Amino acid sequence: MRPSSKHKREAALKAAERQFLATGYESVTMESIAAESNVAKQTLYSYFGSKRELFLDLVSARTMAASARVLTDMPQLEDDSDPRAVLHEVLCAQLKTVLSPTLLGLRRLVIGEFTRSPELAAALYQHGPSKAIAKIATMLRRFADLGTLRVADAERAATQLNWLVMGEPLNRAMHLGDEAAKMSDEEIASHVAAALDTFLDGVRHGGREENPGA
Amino acid sequence: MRPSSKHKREAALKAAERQFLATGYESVTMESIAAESNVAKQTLYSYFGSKRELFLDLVSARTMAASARVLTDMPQLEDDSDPRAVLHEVLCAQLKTVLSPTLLGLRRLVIGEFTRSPELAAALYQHGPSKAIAKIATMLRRFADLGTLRVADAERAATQLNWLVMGEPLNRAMHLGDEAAKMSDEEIASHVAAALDTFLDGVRHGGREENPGA
DNA sequence: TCCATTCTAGACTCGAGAGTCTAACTACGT
DNA sequence: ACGTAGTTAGACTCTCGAGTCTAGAATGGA
Repeated sequence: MRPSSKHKREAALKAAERQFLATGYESVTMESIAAESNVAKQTLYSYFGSKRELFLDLVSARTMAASARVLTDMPQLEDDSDPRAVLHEVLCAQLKTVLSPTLLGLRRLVIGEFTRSPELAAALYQHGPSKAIAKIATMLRRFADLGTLRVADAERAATQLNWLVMGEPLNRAMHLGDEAAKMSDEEIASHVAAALDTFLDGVRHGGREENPGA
Repeated sequence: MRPSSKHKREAALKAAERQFLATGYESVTMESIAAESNVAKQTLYSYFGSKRELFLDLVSARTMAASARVLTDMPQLEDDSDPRAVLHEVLCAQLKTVLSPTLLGLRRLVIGEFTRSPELAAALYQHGPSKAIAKIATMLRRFADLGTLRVADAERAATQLNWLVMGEPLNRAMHLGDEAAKMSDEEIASHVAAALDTFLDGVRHGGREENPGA
């Protein structure tokens, strides 16, 4: 029964994902995963060996998948590219990814399991924030080379910009729930725009706020 | 035995705190709390009723305590107060508080328990980030009134500044552990200084980076 | 068709931990 | 000193879930 095995395995992982993300590691039982996925408990054990291994497999897989979504396509920067416009587009996409229920659940999960499996949290950090920041840093370096921006330390600036954008929505989501943190495309766009106003111009000179001439 | 009861209760809470923060809700047992605190299991039940109640009591108490540490003493702002200096001092203090192992553990705990007790996470959010941001917002409004800074939306600006400062260290701590996130007073000071450089001047004009004249 | 592999239901063992009970002990107020 | 309320050790019950076992059913390849 080779062909069906693939499907079984998928079904098991899908059910496990839903349950782990929804209610955390401890409250999920192998019985409930078996029930939801229509895979016999015994088969789960033959696939994954133990509950812990199933969990680790799953989280690693999802972490990698999330990583892939962020890293895709670095936009090519021309000499006349507008830093604001380019950064805006990239940051909106990243914020949208970060706020997906799957990633938010994954984050809560690995943070909650930190004492048991610190590797998981570290992996999510490497494949999430780290990569996102690296991507921004590369872009900032390009803009600095082109003379469009003045950036002495691209890594640091990218880190700042990243958290300027992600900090509030992400922590809001962690503490208040996915629903409370849901943002429409328009909200995301204006949130990112506000962050870029501050990042590019700061508040000492007023920047491009609601009241430009004040 | 009234007088000793207070001490017993304290001891129980102290042991419970240490264990919960170190290893999470599930892996702590009433037995282990009893053992560490030298309080009989039966006495724990007479004090708190159940493991869950003990946990909720504890987390609520610690959340309030943390809240108190942030809210203290709003510095009085004179007409000639330097925004950078004032903000620097306040933000350093806040960052230091946020990075204390107790608060980091508490954060992991309530995020991990989010699906079981969302009120806890919400409470920590209200008493932590929310209050810190409100305090900064008040200060920014004052500076705006004094004409020292141009801030159209103080709430938003305060939120941005908060996460510009806290975002990276906090998320680093969540994912890589207390040790990895430990910062000396000097590191905190220069981290905050860099954030203020960006916040006040932005990167379009270069700000006060390592290489001011570049 | 027949065989081997894989999957299945469900009964089972086993350990762990929450919460209870009992009977004795201790500290304190009077 | 005495009595009472609070405390204690530790045995006990109960529930629950991880992981195993068995005997049989489905499946696909030859």
